[in-house]
Amino acid sequence: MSLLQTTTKPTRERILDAAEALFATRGFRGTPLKEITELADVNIAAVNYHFRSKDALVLAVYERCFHPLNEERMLLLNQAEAAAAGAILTLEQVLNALFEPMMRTWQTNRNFILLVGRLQSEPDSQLDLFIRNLYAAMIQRFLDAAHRAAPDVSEADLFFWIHFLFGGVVYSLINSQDVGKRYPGQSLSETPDAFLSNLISFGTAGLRSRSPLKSSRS
Amino acid sequence: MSLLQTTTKPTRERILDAAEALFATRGFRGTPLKEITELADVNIAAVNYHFRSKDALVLAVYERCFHPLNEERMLLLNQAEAAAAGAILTLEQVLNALFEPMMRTWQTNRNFILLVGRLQSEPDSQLDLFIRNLYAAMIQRFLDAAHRAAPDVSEADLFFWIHFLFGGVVYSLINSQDVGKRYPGQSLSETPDAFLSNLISFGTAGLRSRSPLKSSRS
DNA sequence: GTCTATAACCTGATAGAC
DNA sequence: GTCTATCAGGTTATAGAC
Repeated sequence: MSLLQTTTKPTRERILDAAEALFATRGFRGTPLKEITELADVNIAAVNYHFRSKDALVLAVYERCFHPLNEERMLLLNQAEAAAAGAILTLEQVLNALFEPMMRTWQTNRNFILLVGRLQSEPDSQLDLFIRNLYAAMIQRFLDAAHRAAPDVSEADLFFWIHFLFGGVVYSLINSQDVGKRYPGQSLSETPDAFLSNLISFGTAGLRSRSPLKSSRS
Repeated sequence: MSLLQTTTKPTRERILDAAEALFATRGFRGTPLKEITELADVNIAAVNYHFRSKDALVLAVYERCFHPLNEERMLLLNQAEAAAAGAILTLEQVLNALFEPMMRTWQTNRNFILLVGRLQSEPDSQLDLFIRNLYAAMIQRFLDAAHRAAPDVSEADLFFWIHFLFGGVVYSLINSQDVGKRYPGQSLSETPDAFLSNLISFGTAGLRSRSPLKSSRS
């Protein structure tokens, strides 16, 4: 085994892997610790040793999953701004930095999008607060960039708009297998690049059509 | 009590009311039967008598909630088509028939939208299949109308588009209290009429901007 | 139809040996 | 760090009296 990737991962990571997959497909309350430890091939007491409780494990799974994604989004936005050398980004560029990492992640790990869906389906005040904090800085960063790109739109409308698009993307990806079954080979979710470019033109055109913009100054 | 509305509802309905509220705020697995029967002020054994099991109760709650809504959507579409007297409906009219009943329901009962969110939780379950059947006829009906309204767009794209908008609406409504807290009085969710008209212009403009339409004939 | 009592089961957590 | 054994609590479902 030595240097090959068949080297056994540490217990803690194996638990996280198993929990991520099971939480995604069955939900938190729907998956007993027993199943997690069986899938991870570790002893049932290991969860309580490495994490403190099941709730803490849930938080750890989300943190491992979402923190890098948000970092990547902000990195992309920083890079775009640096490349623009002081010029204001377009709405298209802002949306790209927001959703490109998401679509890229989607190609290799479909669990994470199901975990997002779980946030809607299993409200847990502690988890909810945790996620909110995890997202706060990123959301504010993109809100500011979007506001510079579209100064005529109120921040409230931009906030709403970003969340609307986010909800649409999540829902579409979660239910993408339905589209795929119904229209084989024609699902946008199967071609992430096309999905992203459609999303960006869809989202920007939609925002520009809204009444607050119609009655904009200048 | 006699004729007043304080007349006690039948046990079966009281259970459905309590279950709807608790499922919405806590999820299925998150709410024990005990809490439902306590809120409904009925004996715990009544659930098993009136419904057969907890799973059957879940289905009953969804059926009572979504069936009338879908009927109303189709009724509105029928009426619009009748009023058009053979002419083809616009995309705007189709979207209005689809989302107007939803926004109207939202004003009086906010539980139902949370119940939609809960559906993301158990993808493979009996509930998922049940809901799919409940929606199938309605979705096909609107898909046909949308295809007549926008013959240049493929059915696969229209299917995707409708679901994307649906996801955006659900997400926005579920998280509407966030927008409300952050921007008091400015949340579109607080004014359902504005929400609906914005949604319709947003959705149609977005669809018309998409690449398949850009390269449309005529 | 409604209630009490209880069965049968599963859950997360921990103590303590190795 | 890992395991076995077990606890304490909560869950759905049902049998049987009223």
